[in-house]
Amino acid sequence: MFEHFKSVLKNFSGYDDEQMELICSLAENKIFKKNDYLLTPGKICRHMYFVNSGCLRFFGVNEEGVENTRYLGFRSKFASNLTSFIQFIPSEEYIQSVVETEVIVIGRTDFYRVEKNTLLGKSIYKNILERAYITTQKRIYSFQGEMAEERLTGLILKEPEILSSIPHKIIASYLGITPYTFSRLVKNKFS
Amino acid sequence: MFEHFKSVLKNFSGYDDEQMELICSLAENKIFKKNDYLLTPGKICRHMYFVNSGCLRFFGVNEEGVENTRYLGFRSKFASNLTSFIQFIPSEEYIQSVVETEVIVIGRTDFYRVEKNTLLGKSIYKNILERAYITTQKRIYSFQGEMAEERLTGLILKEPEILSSIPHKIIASYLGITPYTFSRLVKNKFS
DNA sequence: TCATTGACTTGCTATAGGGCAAGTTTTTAT
DNA sequence: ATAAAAACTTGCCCTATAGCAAGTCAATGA
Repeated sequence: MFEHFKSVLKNFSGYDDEQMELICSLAENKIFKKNDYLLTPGKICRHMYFVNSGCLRFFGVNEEGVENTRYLGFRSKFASNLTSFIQFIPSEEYIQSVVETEVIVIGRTDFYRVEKNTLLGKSIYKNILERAYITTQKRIYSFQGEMAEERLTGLILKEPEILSSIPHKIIASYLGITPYTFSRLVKNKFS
Repeated sequence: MFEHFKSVLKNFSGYDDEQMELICSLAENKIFKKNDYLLTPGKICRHMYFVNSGCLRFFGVNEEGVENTRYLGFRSKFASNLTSFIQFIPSEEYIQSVVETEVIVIGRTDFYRVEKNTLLGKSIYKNILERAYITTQKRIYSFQGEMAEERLTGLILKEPEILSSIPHKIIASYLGITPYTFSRLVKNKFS
């Protein structure tokens, strides 16, 4: 259940057994089936997730009905709609399980109480924000400076199993290209 | 000197006069001429800046020598290469003043000491990370879901003076388009 | 102040990627 | 197991943007 979660927490600065147990007592293990919605637009994101297995997908839908995948959270990743979670405002995006996905969940109120009252909590929150920032920075670099092919190469490097583990149209959407272009890209360069 | 900086800090949670004075005692007021470098690749970013006036530009240069502008920091913005600053690793990018720019600077060691020891410091750091995240998130959305023209419209909305205050090739680079395309865009849609 | 350099424009052509349509294959639900 | 619905492919053509070249205009330094 919590083993993997705990083993990740042990690497945080300010780690402390007692504080970890407190966090785990507030957290919950949950399994989502493929395509379950964890969050929908208009709702405030009141949960922090930690992915044990599977994959969570964050996406928005624009006026034309096009889905834009913002983030893919695989094993060991923390995942939450931080904009909504932090500012306590309605989310503009969906969180959905791409495949059957096992997560550790902690509610927003509990999360911030732990953040306020424990060093480990502060450390976790700081780490989540830092990583979120660095991840999105890298993502901007790739959009700004790379062609679609390079972005895909980089993604495969980070998630070697991605081509066989999640639908291609989701990868395409994450890369900011159409499924048509994606299909051609894979055909020409990755098969 | 520090008036504007102080007035911004007053809005932070955990605000406290004494802690603010401590921070200001560690901070320094500095003016950079147009095109001065505040940071170059290979150096660790050891400063947190707060822009009083002018504009700081963050950019990287890729293998082909193309400059990619990552961030433009105008008045009231905190600015630092967070990836380098946080992880204490060499920067991959430049920070440069686009025009004459007045900043408040605080050194990394002092900054983290304040962050560790004062609530206001924690609050500032948390706020910087949160805003950095939200800013970059929005930037990804605009790259992923918008055409160049929409990105420019959005930027002008946020910085109405931008077209007349900084070189167009820098705006183009920030938007991820060539100066040619930028020139045509402005001609057709914004003049 | 003049010469030089950099900034901006614009015609032309090239290319990455978009998007429809119509297929094939795979998945899913009954 | 089978029908229906998704997912994926691919031919064709289209559009946004790239990028060169050659020009004009503006800023800057000796």
